[in-house]
Amino acid sequence: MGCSAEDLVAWRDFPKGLRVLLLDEDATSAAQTKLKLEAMDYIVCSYRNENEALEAISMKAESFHVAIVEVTSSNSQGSFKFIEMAKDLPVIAISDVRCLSTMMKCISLGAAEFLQKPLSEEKLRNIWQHVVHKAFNAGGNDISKSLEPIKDTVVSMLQLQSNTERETSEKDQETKQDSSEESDRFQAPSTPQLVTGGKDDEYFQDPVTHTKDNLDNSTDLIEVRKYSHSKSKPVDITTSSLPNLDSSREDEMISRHIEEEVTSDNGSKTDECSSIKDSCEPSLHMNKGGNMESSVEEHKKKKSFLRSSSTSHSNKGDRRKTKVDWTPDLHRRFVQAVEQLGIDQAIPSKILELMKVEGLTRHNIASHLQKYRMHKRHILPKDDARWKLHRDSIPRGYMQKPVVVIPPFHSSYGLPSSQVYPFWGHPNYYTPGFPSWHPPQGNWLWKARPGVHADAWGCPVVPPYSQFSMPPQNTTLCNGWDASGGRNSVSKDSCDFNLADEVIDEVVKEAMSKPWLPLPLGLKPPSLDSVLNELQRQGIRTIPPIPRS
DNA sequence: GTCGTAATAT
DNA sequence: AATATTACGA
Repeated sequence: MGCSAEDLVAWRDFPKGLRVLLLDEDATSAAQTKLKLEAMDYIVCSYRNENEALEAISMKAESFHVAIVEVTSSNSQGSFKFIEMAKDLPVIAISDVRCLSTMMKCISLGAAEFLQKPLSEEKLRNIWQHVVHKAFNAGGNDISKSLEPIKDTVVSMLQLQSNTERETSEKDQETKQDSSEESDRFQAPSTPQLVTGGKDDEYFQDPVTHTKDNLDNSTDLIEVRKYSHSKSKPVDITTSSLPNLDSSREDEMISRHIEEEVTSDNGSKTDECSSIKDSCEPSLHMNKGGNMESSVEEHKKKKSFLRSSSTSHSNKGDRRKTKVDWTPDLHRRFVQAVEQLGIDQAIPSKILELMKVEGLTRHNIASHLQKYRMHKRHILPKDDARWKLHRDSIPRGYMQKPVVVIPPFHSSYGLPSSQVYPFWGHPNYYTPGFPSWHPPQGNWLWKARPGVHADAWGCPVVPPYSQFSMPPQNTTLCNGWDASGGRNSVSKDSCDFNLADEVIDEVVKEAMSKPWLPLPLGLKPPSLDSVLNELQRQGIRTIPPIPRS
């Protein structure tokens, strides 16, 4: 039980999936904002002018929960117009402009908030509050359709919360003891950053991470979900509010502080440099502040790997069970690490290091790895043996050859390449933005997250038209698990490490020099991810359609 | 101690 | 359903 309460929650991952209308004339800044929003699993539709945007909300009012409008000196009229017209939606103005009267204008026209750029993650993350606010304070009018579910959700959550509290007090002590080991760990006050604070396994230091995009070692990375039983391990989820608590603790906020948060929070003084910057930086008027954001942006990426709904910071007392949300991004990192290490060295501890994701534990990885391997095994029975085979008998360093696969037969036999890589012909169908080592804009989240066609494992799903032409046993192709070897070239990605290197090279060479031929047995076409990854690595961001033959 | 696996718990 | 946890052998 306990699930009954959960069932009440209509929108379980709220505010994930929040639909955001973005109005921004400037393509670059729009793209930046969009990426940031999408990093939070918000769904973004962007428009370049107010008329399009207005049309959009009039046509399908229920498609949006909140609107974000970029206000610049040049387009302010349009922005104002939109703000004024879009009464049904909470509208948030964002701007580089630091001009009190502009702000006032926006607010007086009905904007819920005026956010100064650069936008920190927190600023954006919290926009849902306006949605909730609107949903509950629609000024007498009927709230718009899109906000109804929000209202329901909030109500459910509040209800759930109160249930939780009740149960908590009941079971409290009994369970405090049950996991003695655990309580030891979690109570350790000295673990400043990790949710689960175990020193034995967890990964703290990570000098690399810190040098690179540091700034935030203390922020939460892991999504903490409440298990039904976690109610019994209370430890002051609520009292734990820390001095420097940022307001991203959605769990609590939603359940407890809605009113206060909504009214007080706004940009929610993040501990981030952004707000400081904001206040220090003398007004650079009208300056689409693209670049300055990038550093901030940079260091934020990490944070969004693991959804951080709550539990920011140490949370000494927080013993709520943590569950890692293996988002496609996170999984991608995982896979990348695994492939980089190679089968033989892909062990939890090393993967953990490579992934450089704070808050992840070896256990998390081990668990995921277990699943990952099972998945692979299932899909590639022939590969099976390899995982077990002489893992230790192979000298470290041999590997290199990343995962590969020998499908029962080559899936693409006789098929034109456009069918092997269906998406190539349909660039619009699936357009992942990719992580890369030199992200063009410091951004690299999956653009298409919400719309990605993927199975539960993040496996890209082939578009229908190619599916019918491929035998169902061909699972290899839609296997996202081996995908995105990042740094590996396509060719490397596609060879079997069991074969002699020379043979491999030869075969690969052959295959590459004659792309029109079916791949030799033993080679599988590169995975979608690795191909896209590689393309992007080479600076190719958009994939031109392939002329069908 | 880690790692891999299976079973089991949440 | 997805993760975590646990137990056990290597």
